[in-house]
Amino acid sequence: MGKADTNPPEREPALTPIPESLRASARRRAFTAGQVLYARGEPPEGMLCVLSGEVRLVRHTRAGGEIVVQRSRGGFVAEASMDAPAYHCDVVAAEDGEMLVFPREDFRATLERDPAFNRHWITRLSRELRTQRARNERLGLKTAEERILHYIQSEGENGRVTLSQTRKAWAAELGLSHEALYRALGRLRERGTLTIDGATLGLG
Amino acid sequence: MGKADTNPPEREPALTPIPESLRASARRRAFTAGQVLYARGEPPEGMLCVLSGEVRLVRHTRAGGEIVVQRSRGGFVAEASMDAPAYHCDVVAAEDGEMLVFPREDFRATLERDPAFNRHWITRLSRELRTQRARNERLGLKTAEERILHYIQSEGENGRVTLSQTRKAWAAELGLSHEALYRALGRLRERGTLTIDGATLGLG
DNA sequence: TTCGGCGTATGATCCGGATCACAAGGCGAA
DNA sequence: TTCGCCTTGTGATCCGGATCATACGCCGAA
Repeated sequence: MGKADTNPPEREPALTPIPESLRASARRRAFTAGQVLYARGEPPEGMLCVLSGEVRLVRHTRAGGEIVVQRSRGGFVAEASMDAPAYHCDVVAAEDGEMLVFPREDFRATLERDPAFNRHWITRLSRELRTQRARNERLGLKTAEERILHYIQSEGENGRVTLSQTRKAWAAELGLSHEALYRALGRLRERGTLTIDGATLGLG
Repeated sequence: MGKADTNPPEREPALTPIPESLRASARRRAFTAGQVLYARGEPPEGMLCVLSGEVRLVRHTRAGGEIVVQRSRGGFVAEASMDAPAYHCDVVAAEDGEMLVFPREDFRATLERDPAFNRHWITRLSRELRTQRARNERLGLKTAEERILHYIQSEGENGRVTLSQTRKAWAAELGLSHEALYRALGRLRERGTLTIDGATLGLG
């Protein structure tokens, strides 16, 4: 026994505002690509923080299509589940990795007890809310080119983004087929509106 | 002077969890349809709670199009602005009405001091986050009919919704032209999937 | 090394929604 | 009452994206 590294200090930046006491109560859970971690309708057992790999919130259409509602390659997922009696989406691993599961009650209690942590959490929720609203705005745009440019402006820095996902996955996030995305990228590049260097896209 | 009704008790349910002390520091502000209350980029002067009329968060496309990011006919708007240095959208009145403006610092201080209020606020942010995610999911659907049905399922109760806005505005919220909406409604009604009674829509 | 699966990429076709045009009804202002 | 504006509603056309098909390159498994 004596697993010396049961709880090694984590590198995940989202964890820094979390007090030591709460961090100690977290359970570590490994997952493999494709695994359904929690199904829609299940009561959330805790707050989830991704350490490595990729986790997604997904919903399914009757037609068999899959809609990615949130995607995390590090940091908390499904923050809103803290106040929900049940998951409103499936929580699925898109890539092998590990996460921490913070028991809901401990999390809530710490939120009450620790004002600094409380502030951080509200800030995090607010930021996530803004991100989602930006995404809504983007999905309201009608053409592929507009969505691409909007993405670069709202998710990037000074007109440049480096994608952390495949183009196919990005297309899904933009609400496009991958074909439409490739073609729009081609047009933008050809027209000189966009410069493409591997996973990095820049305006102008 | 002696304006007897400077601060009459409000009927807005979103206000009930707000402590008396904070409520007292709120300023009342009337607005008229079309008025731009705050422009994108301005620093938020406070948290906004709509008492009557309608307020929207909107963004504009180069093409002159308008995208409604949030819409409130009562309750808080732009909750995420509390932690933002500037508005990320325009705040526009869509209908004559009134709102309360809570000074940011007072609001923040009350959040720190009053645990019950703090819980309510976190719950509110979480709920709004879920709403936005549901909306994202909806906008990811490709056909008008799917979006309509999804709306009824996610915004309604037991398969029925009563719209609080014009169909034209609803079409915009669904990311559709009003023509496409009317036609899809017609098809669904004709097929028997949907029953339409004025502003109330029901499945089956 | 070979093979299968997946991401990348492009072409052809189809379809649904955007757009333009137009008309009827409601409603507030003059 | 009349006028003008907006919502509601329908028809015709156009266009962009979805879909289907196909091919190439990469990579991990066998």
